[in-house]
Amino acid sequence: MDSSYKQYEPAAEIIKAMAHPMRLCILKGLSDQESVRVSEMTSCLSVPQSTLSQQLSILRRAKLIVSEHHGKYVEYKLANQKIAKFLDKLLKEGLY
Amino acid sequence: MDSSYKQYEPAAEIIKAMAHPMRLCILKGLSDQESVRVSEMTSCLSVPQSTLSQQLSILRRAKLIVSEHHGKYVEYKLANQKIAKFLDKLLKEGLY
DNA sequence: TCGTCATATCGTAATATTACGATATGACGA
DNA sequence: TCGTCATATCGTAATATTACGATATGACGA
Repeated sequence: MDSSYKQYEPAAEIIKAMAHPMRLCILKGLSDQESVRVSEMTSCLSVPQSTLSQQLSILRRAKLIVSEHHGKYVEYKLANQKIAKFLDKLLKEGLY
Repeated sequence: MDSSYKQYEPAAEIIKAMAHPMRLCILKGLSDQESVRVSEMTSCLSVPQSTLSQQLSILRRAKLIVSEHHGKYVEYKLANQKIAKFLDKLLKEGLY
């Protein structure tokens, strides 16, 4: 146990960015599919576009996902494969 | 990408319970030490006792830790070893 | 150049989390 | 039985997050 828990701030920030069912769902989708358009996400996640966009921005800010602009579309993918593995551990294996 | 992200609620609850630097610190301590008394935690985490106790209750509610009563002391440990592994992945390897 | 489509950002109300002092509970030794 | 120590719970102010409509931006085809 450390004298200061402040050192765990960065890890907590990352975890916090994942700590929402919709954001986990987005991440899971990206771990299954390499790259997904925002418009595709909108259609299967039935939430207002602005809500989705806000969640994407939280994941972006945490550097869990990155965007690619293709004309008028934007595609997102996971920032790296460690994130996919981590997600798998959480979602498939579970923690209990 | 799933039509409903509600199915990720349970996983999100677990992640949310870990999403705080002090709680990560507590979990890390327990992954290094098998079992720790609340009084020990209080002394090295310089926060009010009630604050620590509240954080412990969040971790308990998420079933990440379990308590054992020994006379007037309470000891906590991780609910299982998967949690230690998961934590290691996050804290040692990192996600980037 | 315009209208439209895809996406991001702004503003904000509702709700949840955090932090912590005050109080409750329950075990122990005198 | 009492006082004390260890821990949990309560109450609550301050702050952060969530959800979403309204608005902005920027690419494209006509």
